[in-house]
Amino acid sequence: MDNLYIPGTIEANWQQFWEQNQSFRVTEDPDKKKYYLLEMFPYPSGRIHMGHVRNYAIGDVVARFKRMQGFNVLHPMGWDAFGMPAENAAIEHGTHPAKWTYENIASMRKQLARIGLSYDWQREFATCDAEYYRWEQLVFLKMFEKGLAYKKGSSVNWCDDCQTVLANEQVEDGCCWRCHNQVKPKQLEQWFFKITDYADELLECADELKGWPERVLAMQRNWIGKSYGCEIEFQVADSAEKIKVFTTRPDTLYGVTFMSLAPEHPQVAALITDGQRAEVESFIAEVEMQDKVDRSSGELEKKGVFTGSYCVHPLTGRQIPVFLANFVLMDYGTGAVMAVPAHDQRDFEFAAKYRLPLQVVIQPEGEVLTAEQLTEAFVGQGLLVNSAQFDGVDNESAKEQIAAYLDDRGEGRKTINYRLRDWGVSRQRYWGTPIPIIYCDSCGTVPVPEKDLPVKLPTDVELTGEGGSPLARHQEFMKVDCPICGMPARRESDTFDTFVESSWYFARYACPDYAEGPLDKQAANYWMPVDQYIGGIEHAVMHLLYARFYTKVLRDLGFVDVDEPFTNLLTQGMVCKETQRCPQHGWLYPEQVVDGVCTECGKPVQFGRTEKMSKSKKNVIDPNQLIDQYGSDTARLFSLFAAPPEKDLEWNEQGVEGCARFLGRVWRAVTENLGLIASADIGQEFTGDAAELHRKTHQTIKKVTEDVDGRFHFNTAIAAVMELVNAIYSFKSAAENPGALREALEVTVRLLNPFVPHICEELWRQLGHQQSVEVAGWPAYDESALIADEITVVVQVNGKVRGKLIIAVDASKDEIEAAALAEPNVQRFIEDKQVRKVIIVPGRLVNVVVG
RNA sequence: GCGAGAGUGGCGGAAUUGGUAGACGCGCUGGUCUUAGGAACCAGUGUCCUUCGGCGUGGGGGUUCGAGUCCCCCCUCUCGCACCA
Repeated sequence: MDNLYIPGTIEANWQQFWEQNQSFRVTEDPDKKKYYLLEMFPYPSGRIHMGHVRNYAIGDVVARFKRMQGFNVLHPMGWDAFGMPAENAAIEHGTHPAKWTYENIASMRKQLARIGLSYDWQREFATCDAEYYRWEQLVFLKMFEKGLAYKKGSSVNWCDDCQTVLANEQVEDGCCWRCHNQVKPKQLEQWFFKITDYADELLECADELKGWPERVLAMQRNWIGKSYGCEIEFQVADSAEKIKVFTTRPDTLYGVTFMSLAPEHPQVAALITDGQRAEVESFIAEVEMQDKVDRSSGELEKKGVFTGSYCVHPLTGRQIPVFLANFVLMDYGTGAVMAVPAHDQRDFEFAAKYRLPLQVVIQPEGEVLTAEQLTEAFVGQGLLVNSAQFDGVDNESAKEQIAAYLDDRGEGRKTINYRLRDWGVSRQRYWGTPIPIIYCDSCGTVPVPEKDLPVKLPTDVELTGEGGSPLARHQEFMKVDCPICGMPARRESDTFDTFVESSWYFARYACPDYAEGPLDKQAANYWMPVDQYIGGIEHAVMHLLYARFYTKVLRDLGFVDVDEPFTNLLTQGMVCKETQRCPQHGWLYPEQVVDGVCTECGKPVQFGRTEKMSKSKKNVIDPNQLIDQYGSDTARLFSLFAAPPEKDLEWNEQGVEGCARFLGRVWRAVTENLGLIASADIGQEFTGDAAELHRKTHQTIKKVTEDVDGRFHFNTAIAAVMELVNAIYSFKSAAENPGALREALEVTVRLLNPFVPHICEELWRQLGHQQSVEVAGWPAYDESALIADEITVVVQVNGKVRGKLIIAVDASKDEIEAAALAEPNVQRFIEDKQVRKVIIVPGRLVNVVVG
């Protein structure tokens, strides 16, 4: 009993072995089938949390499994290294963002190594490496050339105190998150990527992404928000102005009784009449003060103001009043809406408030609707009324007919509208990729020549969090000669949104050291697309949509030949834990609770809901402590066994112990039988319980292979191996049949290797093998070994189980039926009743129908 | 409101095409071995009834020899989007 399972030593030894042998290094090999497996790369915050452990454990199972199956597996790791936390740390602690980031990377790399993940570390890079972002700058220049990157004025969240733009996430209740000053909208020149050019392709390709979860695709479709409709022009009365509206309901055109414009609409100034000026201006000021979030909440009371102007209905010639309304959004459609209060709930509410008339133009078949009887807008299908020559037409056909009619008259046309906006990539931040643009007073906006790339981030900056962008205040960085005329000019001081870096890192892993361009086309085409991408659902829209867009851009610029970056996507659930709260001391860490009472004050603890692990709720498990206590194999096993990957995982200490116990069982099953199986030969005929174990072994190979391969049913795969181990423990004739035992043990080790690689490498060597268990490969099952001589067949009477038969596997239907009817308990239920039918499902059951 | 998904023992979760509901694990109960064990091993564990058996997958209907699984209606929960014209 001197061969104890001590995870710490074993795991350290094998991690060292893998590192020394560069076991997971890969190169392009045209003769081998490639498999590219990628987990979303981490932000180097400095600490690994359980979410990382789960994410990477899931990925590592697939990587090791595919490798054992003989694939050439690319499994890289790197760092999403630009971003705000590094800058905040610099502001708070005076550490330079680069130092902070690279130190965090070093520490996290060590933490990851303890989990035993099979990465090709040769390909590691951080997005803040100049050798990475220089190629991003190059791609930007190409995009600029093609008009895919452009600059325009746009409204942003601005804090006067901090002199900076804030991301939407940094605005709390309409105030700056740092100084609590009220945030104002501000017009700023910003760089944009023309993602809208790709809206249709992004939408169409989404239908082809069979390997993506439906809900992610649904979220992306929703985000792109394609809607078919009609653009209609309304002439302003007594003016040269025309107001353009977008509507999905041209069928309701005859029901228009007023117009609603967004308060920011550019034509507003021209529409205000002198009598209304004071009222309108105070309304606009009021709306401006309102938080953007509030304004689009739907809860907000609908408010508006009459501009004093009227416009002319294009078909009836009636004059209709033009209003400004707080619920009309400038950044959707044209920022102007034709209001049909009888058939749109928002317009209905607005009309009720300002006593505007309703005109019914659609009626459900066989009913008569009047404006007076409506208590809400009628939004259903029906036939047109009060619509001139279109009366009686069903409203769906009327959409087409009225659009065509408008088109003929030159007053409107069918059009398609998207919710998707171009991607604003400018950030007034230091810790990001500098945008390679130079502004010259005589030459204008000049791209940095390719030979001058990279535009490096200066390292000697002072970060105070105040006074605007640190780059803008850095004289040496800003001063530059115009590449065209040579006169003094200045650099763009904004940096890219960090989502730009994460939009192509996966392709760069194919050729991380390539020095001639962003991508070595041959390598990129060999590895891309990513066969399996794994990450959190929180990236369903932003990152995953940007990455799809950017890949198409890279394709159109000739850098790679793929249309889509990720063939299959797995969105893993969160790691959750019960929260614990002391009435006196608030949230408590697990170690602050003993026997259900607070260790501080002895008061009973209130147990809260299970929630995502977070520092603020103190319901966290530190992966390092967990690995110290149980080893990383146990940590991996539990995070894979306790729930399917897509579901949230509830952390539970007893479950972890169960997993540790199982690994102990596996360890002993192998080490305690080494003498017995030392000279055993696997390839022999088995009888009795040896045949049963042999069958169970092969059934388990089949089950685990099917569960892991593409289905990610790791929990049931592990359960199947547990059953096999249970069968090994129940195996009685090991002394007479050591071959069956040896086979079962070796298969157990090989099947478990992707999940718990350290213990498996160790046991594989103890079983007498000279090479890594990965070299041994994934076991194949013998089809003929799956079949038993005798099988159990359930006998039902009228669908209820009444007995079981053990019968030869090749028994004929007649034999099965005769045996079923002869079964004593079955006979009891048949008794005097008449047998009407006997249904036989081969290999499964017999149902005797009596009545 | 729209979209996606879920509801199964005390708990986490099984059940590829309709075919033994509750695999596997946790917990619990009893036992073996131990000076001892929160170790290891063995047995039991949906529920009701003493047995035969009845009842059981959110609720109600339906299809079927047979429904957790398919169809219709309803309830609850989670997530995403949301005044999108």
